[in-house]
Amino acid sequence: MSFRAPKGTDDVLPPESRRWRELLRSWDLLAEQYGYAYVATPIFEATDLFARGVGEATEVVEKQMYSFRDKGGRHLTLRPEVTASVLRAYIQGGLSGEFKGAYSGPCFRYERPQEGRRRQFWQLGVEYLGAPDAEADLEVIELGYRYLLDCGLGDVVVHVNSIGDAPDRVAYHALLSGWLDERSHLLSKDAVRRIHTNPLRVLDSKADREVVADAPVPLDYLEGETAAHHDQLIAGLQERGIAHRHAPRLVRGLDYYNRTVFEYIPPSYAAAHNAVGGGGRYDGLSRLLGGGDLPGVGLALGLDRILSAAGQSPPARALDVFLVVADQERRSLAHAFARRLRAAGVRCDLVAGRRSVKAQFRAANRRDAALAVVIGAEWDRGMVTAKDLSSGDERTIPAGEVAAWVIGGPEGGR
RNA sequence: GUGGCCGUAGCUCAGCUUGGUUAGAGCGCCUGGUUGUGGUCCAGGAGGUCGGGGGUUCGAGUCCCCUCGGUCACCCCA
Repeated sequence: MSFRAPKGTDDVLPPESRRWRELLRSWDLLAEQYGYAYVATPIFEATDLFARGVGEATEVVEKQMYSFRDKGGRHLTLRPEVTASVLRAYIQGGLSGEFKGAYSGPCFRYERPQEGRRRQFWQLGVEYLGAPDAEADLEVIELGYRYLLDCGLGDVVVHVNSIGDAPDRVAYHALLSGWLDERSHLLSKDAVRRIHTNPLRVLDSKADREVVADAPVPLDYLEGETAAHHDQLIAGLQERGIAHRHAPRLVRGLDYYNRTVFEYIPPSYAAAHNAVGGGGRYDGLSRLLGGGDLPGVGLALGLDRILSAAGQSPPARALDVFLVVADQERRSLAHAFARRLRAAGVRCDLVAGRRSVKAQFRAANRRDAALAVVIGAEWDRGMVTAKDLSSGDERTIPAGEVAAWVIGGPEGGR
């Protein structure tokens, strides 16, 4: 074996690739229904964008970025997430006011791969910019929730929390740091290191779960308006029938969040990293990146995780028609017929080169075609023989009726 | 970055404990049985430097060391 895909990367091959495409398509559709416009940003950006946006002290920036210098000496990084890029694009493009953007594409993090954690992974996301209201948070959460339900994750629960605003946090951080300091002898090495750089992160560390179980929690220190925002959010979730749970120690690892943070947890997904998506509000990010004041909320979903949590749904047929060429002198005829069917919207294929009829039927079966259509002597009378590959039902019909049969079933041509 | 488990055919694995001549199975693939019929059945066939390197030995898939890869968990995130 000479070449393998790089560590932590996957090929998406049929038949799984069909489901993959379906999920991407329904994501595009759903985002459009909610009024989000498609956004594409570069897959690499200035390293500083992520260092500033995501946060210097985060795990992602500290040790998970694919960074390199290009031939011009620029410091670039394969995007580990896309929110910072969308903000950057908004600012750079001189956009103003409300903006709703949706994206999908690969992201990259250098980590030890395991179930649900790959070095290249596919994120679907939306960013709702310019909307400070809790209603925007709700819309974003609802959109992701709807999508996951559509994907077949019927039992997802949205874990929600509020980590407060910057002003609340100054006071709360001091309080939390102090509380943690007193117990530093009980904490893991990583936790101790974070007491002063990023104390919030300690709250959702698995290693320190027992110690931190009765630590002061951000929610108890919210100021009036921030608390109201959160109350409105919870009431809205209730009203919209979104299964949710309050998660007081949920904080998330990206520094730009404030107020609302959330994760989608499907209980059926047994992997260690059991969130299939998450997000939150990031009202301060725009300023951090050199833009004006601009509130925002967003979410990101892990396509690969959704796929493994949802399992494979019964796949639809891959092809409508597979042409079987009985007489080799009719090959070019068959190709012309294939072109006609395709133009009529029929998914149609045939083998390249001369193969026995038997081999062509085997191919039809393997390619998961619904119908095998034989091009042979009957073609001279304008007829073809069509065989339904699941029932074995076979009949000779006018060539012109094949497309109608595919679309309307055996009687569709009548 | 830390730790556990695993590397034999395209895939899933047996063989390794107790070293012995030509390395096996199932599935998949190709061909034929049916010179125009698949999916079932039968027959045949192709496909392996036993992950790589070194060592021990008369002899290594099997024992030892190193290395690379895979996987799971920690950590962290989608």
